[in-house]
Amino acid sequence: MSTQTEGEAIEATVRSFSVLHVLVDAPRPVGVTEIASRTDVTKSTAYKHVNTLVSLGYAEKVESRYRPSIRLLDCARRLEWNNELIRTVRDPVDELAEMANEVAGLVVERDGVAIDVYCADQYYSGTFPAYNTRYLHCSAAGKAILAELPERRIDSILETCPALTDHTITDRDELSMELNRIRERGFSLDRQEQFPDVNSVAVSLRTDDFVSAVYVSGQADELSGKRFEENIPGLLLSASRMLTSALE
Amino acid sequence: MSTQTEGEAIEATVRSFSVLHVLVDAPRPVGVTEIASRTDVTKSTAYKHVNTLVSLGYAEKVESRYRPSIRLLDCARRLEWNNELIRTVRDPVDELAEMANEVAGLVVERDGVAIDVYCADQYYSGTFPAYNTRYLHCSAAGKAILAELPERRIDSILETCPALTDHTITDRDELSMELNRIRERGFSLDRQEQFPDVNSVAVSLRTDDFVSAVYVSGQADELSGKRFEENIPGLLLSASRMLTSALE
DNA sequence: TATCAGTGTTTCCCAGATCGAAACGGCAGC
DNA sequence: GCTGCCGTTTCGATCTGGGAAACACTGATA
Repeated sequence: MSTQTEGEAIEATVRSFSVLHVLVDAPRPVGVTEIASRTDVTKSTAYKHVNTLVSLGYAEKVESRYRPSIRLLDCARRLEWNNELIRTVRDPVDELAEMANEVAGLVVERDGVAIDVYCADQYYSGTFPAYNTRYLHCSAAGKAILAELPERRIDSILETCPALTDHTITDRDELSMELNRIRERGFSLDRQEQFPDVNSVAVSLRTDDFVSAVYVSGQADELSGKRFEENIPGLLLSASRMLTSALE
Repeated sequence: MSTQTEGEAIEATVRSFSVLHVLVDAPRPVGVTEIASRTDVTKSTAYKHVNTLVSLGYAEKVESRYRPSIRLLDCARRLEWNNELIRTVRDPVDELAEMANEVAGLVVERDGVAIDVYCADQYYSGTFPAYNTRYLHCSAAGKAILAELPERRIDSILETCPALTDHTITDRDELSMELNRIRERGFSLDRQEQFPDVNSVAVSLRTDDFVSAVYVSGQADELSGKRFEENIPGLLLSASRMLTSALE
């Protein structure tokens, strides 16, 4: 979980959020001991933090274990509705997903990873994990974004390039060539570089304040051939034009 | 924002979350002074807390003002995908929305308000605020849930019954009669009690661990007559049976 | 049934993090 | 240039949050 410890952050808050992250990422309720070991504090400290989260309504206690509360969703959804970016992007991305008959989304770069601003998952096939951290070096959307960034930022982001599959590009030079290809043809392809059996296509958006990208993801056997390399990229390019003008 | 200050919560954490709430609910970036006044701390304290949120990635600084970051969404979405309840409920609620051709959702009660576990808003007309706090006394889903709770809890929840529209029921006795009607016929109607020109229908779900309700909401002129009082309730009743068995 | 190893919970005290007051610097508008 | 308001920074006293260790409970084991 990337966290720049710039200046002096309030430590108690940082710890509380670490605890929250543990709860959110755990598939089932977790106990105090596990929280403590994952966040590198003592049991008693973990106990106080998780109980603070409970009293705030962000966690729930169930049989002496703890899990995140959907109150967090409530908070996020209010943000969603107040956020102009998301509201602008929703309909065009939904449309894109429908035309492509696949999962489609729009991501922005934050702290060296790609975050979904919105993801239309009506056509989600359930075979790959959605809403995971998307590294920039091994996803179509990530590479499309990298291709827009200055070399210096690319280097600092790419200090680590974990290989998530056999196809992940981990060599810096090879990645540079890939980024050049992307810049030339205007779109980016991910051939099972992030998840096995999942391909993606993406196009970056250049707007004034930030870099973003639209993508389409699907199972590798369905998203292949001409559809993968021409039709879907075509859909994305026209979607990106529409989105770029909508975001002005 | 309801917050039980039970036991001893870590104050720094509580303050940080207050700041986050201010950011989330503000329609535009807010300054330190405003944050301070809304959270009842000094400027310097507010400054440190909001900067901690920035360093954690949950807030962004834009021209010396602060706004929440979509990183919060990322967190919430991971929760969404890890949460069994939401995963179970998604498809049936989507189906319900499609059959009703209206917004449909499922809420649970937390701290005396109804929170959306999932809301299928493909048919959202944009005329009423979505994802707002739903008071239990003036929404179809809220009343359906109230009708399931013991009298004591009802009383404590209903200490305040703000009138959101002219049609809001604010009298405790009248509400008791309304709850009896709901228990008899098995579903709950909201005739513009929460938002002007918005009607809703809801049915409660009885599962072992918690009380929840499914609802359908739409514009009052469209959601009316036999459709409002018979067809949609019929859809909801069958959806509730399906959901109840799916949640076992 | 007794033992034990593993939980979650509570208590306690002190180091040091957090808070607030006040000073600083920058900006906008009379 | 003056004034008022804002975000930022400094700094010291206070009191909170952290950790060690004891406690309570649970379930497994023999």
